[in-house]
Amino acid sequence: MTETRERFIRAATKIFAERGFYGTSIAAIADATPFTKQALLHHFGSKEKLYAEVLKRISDRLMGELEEVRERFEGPRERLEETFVEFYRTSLVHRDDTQLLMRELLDNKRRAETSRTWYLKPFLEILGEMVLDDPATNIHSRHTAISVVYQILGAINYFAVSEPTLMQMFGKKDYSKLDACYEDELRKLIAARLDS
Amino acid sequence: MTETRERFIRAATKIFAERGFYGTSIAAIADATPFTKQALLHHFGSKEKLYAEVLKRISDRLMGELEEVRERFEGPRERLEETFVEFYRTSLVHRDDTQLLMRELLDNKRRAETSRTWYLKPFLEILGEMVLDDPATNIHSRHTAISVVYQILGAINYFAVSEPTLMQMFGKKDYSKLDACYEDELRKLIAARLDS
DNA sequence: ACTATGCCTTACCAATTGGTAAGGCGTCAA
DNA sequence: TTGACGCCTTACCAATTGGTAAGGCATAGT
Repeated sequence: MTETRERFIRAATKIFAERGFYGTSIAAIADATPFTKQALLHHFGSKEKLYAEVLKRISDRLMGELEEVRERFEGPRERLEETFVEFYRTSLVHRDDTQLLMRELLDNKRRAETSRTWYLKPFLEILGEMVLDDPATNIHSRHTAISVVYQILGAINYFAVSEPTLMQMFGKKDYSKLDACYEDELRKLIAARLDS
Repeated sequence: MTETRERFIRAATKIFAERGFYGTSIAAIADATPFTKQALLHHFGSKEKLYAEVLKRISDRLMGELEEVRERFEGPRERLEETFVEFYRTSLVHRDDTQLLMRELLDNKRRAETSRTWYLKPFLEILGEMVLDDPATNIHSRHTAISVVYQILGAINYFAVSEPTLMQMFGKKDYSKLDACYEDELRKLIAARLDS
């Protein structure tokens, strides 16, 4: 049944996000499903392969969303801005995924051969092109465009990943104030940065 | 000898940064020094306490640097901008520390009770105050100020932590182009965002 | 000379790690 | 009826995990 695989992947995504690849045991993943550790190994072969599937799911979703926003908006600037905002929104909805990707970034040095972070490359390149295609900016070199994209993605992901910390630090009430205004502030950041 | 402790802390910082708290074994740390695992336990008591010392070291250094920049510059805007840039530079010099703090952010949900991420709170609050004190901005509420600070810190840390990934993705040559322009681009981001 | 203390060692521990081997059970084709 | 195959199980494995116990050795205080 493909349903069993689904459940393993869902559980794995959550736990990998919470504890990282090395901090997660396949037994812990299996315990979060009605099945045994060996059922997991039967379906995926190894922890490494399960992790690869989890990553692939996420990258497929991201690319899909990118494509979808691309179709929905026409003008280069609007398209660019809405893409970032969409990316921000889904980074909050799929917090596990966001967290897992951030961990992947951190683990990348160690897992360089096995991990396939390459989904990020077309992603960055498309966004970079979009910046260069926007005639309203005076950004004209590829690496400058990538820098700008990276700054905005950083502002997005860093915040999305900080929720538990900020919640602890400032309390629920103050955090929700932050949360409520962050999207608007993000729009300001994007506009300001692209116009500079 | 305090020298032995030093060596343990240095090794621990590096390995914790590379593999995260849960992915790091105290045996691996000890193997990176001339001493045994039990010597480590003798000095620090437990893995958790060693980790706490590592974190404290980093937070002390950060607060020290913050103070130092504070003294070196006068005007609120200049002080603010130079603080961020200084923070960016040291995030590159002390990449291990940067990486470890980012992991701490991710692990925070799980390690909520034990971990003391609170060093971040005064840090954020000071930066937030500096934004509010700058008469050139039209940012007047605390949570907006914190949002802006967070955006800039995100742009800084996300990039600093991405070096291995970007290096792999774009190759050494293209990465060094990025690296070379990022500080300037960061200054543009800061200025644009604070003036918006 | 005796003792205490700090630093570090070897020896050991139960629990957990990722993974293999083998088999039970149901379904489906020949 | 037989055999093959997919799904999942229990049983087991060596290696590694964080940590305890106990002792050796030096230096220092008495």
